[in-house]
Amino acid sequence: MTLVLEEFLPYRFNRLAETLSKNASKAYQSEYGLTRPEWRAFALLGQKGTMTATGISHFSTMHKTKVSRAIYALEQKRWLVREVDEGDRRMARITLTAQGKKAYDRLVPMMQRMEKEMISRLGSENSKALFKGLAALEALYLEPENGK
Amino acid sequence: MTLVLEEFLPYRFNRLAETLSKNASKAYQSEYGLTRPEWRAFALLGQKGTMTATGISHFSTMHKTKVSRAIYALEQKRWLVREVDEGDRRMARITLTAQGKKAYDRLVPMMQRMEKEMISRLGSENSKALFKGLAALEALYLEPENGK
DNA sequence: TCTTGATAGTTACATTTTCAACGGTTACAT
DNA sequence: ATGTAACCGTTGAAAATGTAACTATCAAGA
Repeated sequence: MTLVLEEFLPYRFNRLAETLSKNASKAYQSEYGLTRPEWRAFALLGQKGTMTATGISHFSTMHKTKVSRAIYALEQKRWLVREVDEGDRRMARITLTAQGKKAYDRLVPMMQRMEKEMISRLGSENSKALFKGLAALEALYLEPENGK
Repeated sequence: MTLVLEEFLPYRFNRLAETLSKNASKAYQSEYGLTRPEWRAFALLGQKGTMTATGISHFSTMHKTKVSRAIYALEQKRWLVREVDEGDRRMARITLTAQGKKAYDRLVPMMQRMEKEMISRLGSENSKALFKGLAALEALYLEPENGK
């Protein structure tokens, strides 16, 4: 009995995830020097507005230490500010600065173009199948609150 | 203009890849103490028989240093042996030992059961769509020799 | 008030991964 | 032969990640 690695689903996902991410990272990596965790936290802040570190951690499925370090780096870049919540002083409300928003508005269209390009290269039938399959997997394996 | 992270394809792939891998690793992790790179190299050796480190690196899409260390760990476990190729003494031919093969024969069925279980939970229509989408993506983004 | 336990977030430490350089070998042109 | 470049695989150091412990704050009950 032999297992064919290139047909093994977890491996296929890892390989594709790595390839797609590497491809996507070109923009935020070279233009803005962001790491992947930084990009994720940043994208989430741009999408949702003010958040706490725990919120970012939850929605981005990154460990809180990773988030903590990403936030620190973005703060050094002056792309976000934190403000201790006076109602509960354990947490801080994190918001993009004007400078951060400007970068977001420049970066996001690039990322979206890239994604559109990829999907169009796939063709509508294949991409439809892909989305269907991904959605089904996510429904099975991801906590329901994620991505909501 | 705002990007919705949970709909962004590279992010979705990373999240799912992470989840599936974590799930799959339970078997080789807890039972045999293998890391992910070790599992990959091991699976490939079981599948293809004798290989060189470069070959493993190529087919597993892992960096050669990762492969080098994985091989070292598996050698310590006495699951494989190396033999310098006398035709080209730069490379070594790597082969599973009897003990390694035995572990392979015990581990692989567990992994396959796990994968089957996952696919059956998806349902035949969804999994069909998923495979179609994955195959299309792989055709676009992976070097043609990979996985052949 | 005082204790206990939970939560938000950071920090220290260990492990893993990446990057650059290296040693040894082969290929090939001069 | 000799020099040069390429290749296989390993190693050391730097960077990123994960794990566990920690600080500070809050919540709830005795």
